[in-house]
Amino acid sequence: MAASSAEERLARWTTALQQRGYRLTVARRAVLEVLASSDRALEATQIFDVARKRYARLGLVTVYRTLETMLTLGLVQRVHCDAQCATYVATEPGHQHLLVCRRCGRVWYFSGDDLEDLMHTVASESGFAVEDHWLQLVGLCAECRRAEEESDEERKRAPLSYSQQK
Amino acid sequence: MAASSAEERLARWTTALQQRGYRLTVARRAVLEVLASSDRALEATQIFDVARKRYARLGLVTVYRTLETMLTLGLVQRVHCDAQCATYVATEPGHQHLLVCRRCGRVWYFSGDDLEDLMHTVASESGFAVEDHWLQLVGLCAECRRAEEESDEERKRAPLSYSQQK
DNA sequence: GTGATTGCAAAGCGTTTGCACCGTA
DNA sequence: TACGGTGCAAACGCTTTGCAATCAC
Repeated sequence: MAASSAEERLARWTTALQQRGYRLTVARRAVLEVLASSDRALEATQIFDVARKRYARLGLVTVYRTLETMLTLGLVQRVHCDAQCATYVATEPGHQHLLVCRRCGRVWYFSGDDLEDLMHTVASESGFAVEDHWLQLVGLCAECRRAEEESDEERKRAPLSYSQQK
Repeated sequence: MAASSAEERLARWTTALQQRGYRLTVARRAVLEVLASSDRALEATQIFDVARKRYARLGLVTVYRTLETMLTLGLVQRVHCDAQCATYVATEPGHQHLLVCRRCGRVWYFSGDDLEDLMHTVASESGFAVEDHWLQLVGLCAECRRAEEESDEERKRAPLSYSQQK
């Protein structure tokens, strides 16, 4: 449960960036410092407001671009915020979770009873009163698995088809 | 895992709406029918495009308003779509999940090892190849629990404070 | 009849893009 | 020096709001 310190994160991040050939600019560093030292999830504009105090010439666009880079490198993650998710499915009676196929987009429901134990463990260890939870699995449904395997086969048989695809 | 049929859903939904005093208009019904018969998550504009084929005078605004009503009644749910979630936190090394305090907004990390079993169960039952999962718990952190309890106490002592709040 | 609901148009907001300039490696 | 990175302004797309007309009850 113990998180890294802001310094640890910054050191890790600057190394990760430089190793991959990214430059360490003043603007980028200002954004990183804000993210590394925050104990809560921030929006781009919030990062912008704080980071600008360190580096007044910072542009909001750079915040967006830095965030994208950080996401790509797996150094930051998005936090689920229900209000921003803009696709909808019917609920099924009873508390259920979603299984989404990343290929065909279809959705299935499953019960998450097994989650109770986990939630109790987390609650007792952290002192949290867990009120709600969000669980969603993403993968390939049985049908799309077969379809992907078939297209893999095809590629092996006719490797040129790669270049034939747009 | 078995989902309701579109007809079942529609019947359930119209009852739920009418019981709460919502009117069953042509526009609303068109939106419900699209949602009830879809096996995948839809965006507002997608619902609009399909529903408009049934009822050409439908406006996109009505889709948004109907979705909001349905959410309020718990008849549809939002699906997590990473790209749309616009708050960010640092990742912690190792695969970890988030615990978010709904009051102070702070974020903690916890390991979700217990999830493995659940994912295997789901995978074997459904034929899914689970590739990724999304788990997030929301609640009150220890500190905010105490703070809320205290303010509850205050309210009991001085009930008038309710009206004093803006 | 009447109050909830609708649809249009316009405003609002967060995010992305084009492009010339700048600064890191 | 070269090229990755930046910041401005404008474009963009989704969502919300104001308001008069409409329709379900």
